[in-house]
Amino acid sequence: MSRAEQKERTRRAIINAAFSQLSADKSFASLSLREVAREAGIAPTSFYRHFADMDELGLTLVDEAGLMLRQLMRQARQRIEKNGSVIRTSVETFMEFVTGNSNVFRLMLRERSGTSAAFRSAVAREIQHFVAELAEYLRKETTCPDELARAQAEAMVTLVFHTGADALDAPSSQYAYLTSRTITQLRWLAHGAASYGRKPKEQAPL
Amino acid sequence: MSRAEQKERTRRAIINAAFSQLSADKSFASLSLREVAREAGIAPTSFYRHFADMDELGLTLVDEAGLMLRQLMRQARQRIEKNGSVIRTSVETFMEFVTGNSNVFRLMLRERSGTSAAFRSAVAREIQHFVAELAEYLRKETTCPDELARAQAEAMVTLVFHTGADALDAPSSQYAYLTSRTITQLRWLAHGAASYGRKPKEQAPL
DNA sequence: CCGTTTAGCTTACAACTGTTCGCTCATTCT
DNA sequence: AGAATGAGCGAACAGTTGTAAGCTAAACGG
Repeated sequence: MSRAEQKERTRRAIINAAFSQLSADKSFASLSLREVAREAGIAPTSFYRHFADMDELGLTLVDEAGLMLRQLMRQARQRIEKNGSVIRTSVETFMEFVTGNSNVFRLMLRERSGTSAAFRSAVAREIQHFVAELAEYLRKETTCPDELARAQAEAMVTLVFHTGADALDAPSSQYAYLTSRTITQLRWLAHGAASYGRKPKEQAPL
Repeated sequence: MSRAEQKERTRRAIINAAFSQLSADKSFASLSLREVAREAGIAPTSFYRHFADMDELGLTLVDEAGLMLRQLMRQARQRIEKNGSVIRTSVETFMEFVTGNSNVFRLMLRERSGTSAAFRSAVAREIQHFVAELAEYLRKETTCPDELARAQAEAMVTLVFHTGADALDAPSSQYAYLTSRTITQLRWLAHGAASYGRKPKEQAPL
């Protein structure tokens, strides 16, 4: 086996060990270099041959998580072409991701408000991809001006992301309810933005 | 000085020390009993005279944070009576709280998705107070059926809470923009929910 | 006024943490 | 073939952590 190949292999072992130790009770911040190294099957000191410190590993994890999310979106687009309902399909796809890769989702959810500014902005960047793609879609499909399309996309992503967070602690019997509630909320947003944009002076006294 | 009085005093010293050590780079999970005790001016072991462990202290902090939030809501209601615009006043009041008590807000934001189930549900409970009060208001002021009023309130609280989180990392020059964007989003929701509820069959093909 | 209670202290320990240093030894390069 | 590279290892170090045991002294209750 080539040297580079072997190096890549134990690098992956480290990454996998880290992912597998994440759970509801263990955040990335509470992982220890030694524990990760132990599960990866290497000596603690060998860790440094691959990452300068735990932060570098963490940023790698966030990157990989972002990659998974983008794959998810591609998959969602395929489903939309067959299914038709953009909102329903997107929400359902996302909820499947959250429940099927809960540790990955938890990583993003937590580090988004975590103690490292680098982590926070890394996660924020990944989420912005979501928002940007959705905003572009809204610009194409509706008559929204650019600025409003972005605000609308932002609200939608926020609601979906947040519902995913709720689903993590909810019994699986609640998934269907959470999904349909979110779909309703997104439709309100779409509906409200469309009609509100057309006649912006008819503000209800709310 | 009475014994009970003195005990309460150092108990507060511990709580204050813990709050003051929270920051953008330091979450509750990364506080140490010894550091807190040091800042409170007591020996590490004296900590146990007041709390069984750090978790108990943490739950106390979450409780106090929830109290501050409820005080905030009362204050917001007073403002609304003078000002008139419910949405604008609520959002502005909340944003002031976030920027003025960022450590308290950060505590809730983080523990909401933290590693302790007890913390998560404690924070969730505090947020539900928000949602319930807002839902009740919506039921009174609009023609929404109960279930929809709750879903609407939930969406609104989510959007406001999340924008607060964004504000924590944004330069203060962005506050005004974030505030007005959120106001727009909430108005969309209110508008959409109102008209969508009245004629639920006219679904846009979104 | 004397016995009880108890907040707070000092000392101590065992369990971890991240990181440095120097070594081995298989792969790679010349 | 011979030298250089570099992944991995073991031992060791200094630091921190939570927590247990036992003492002191001041406030309390009868």
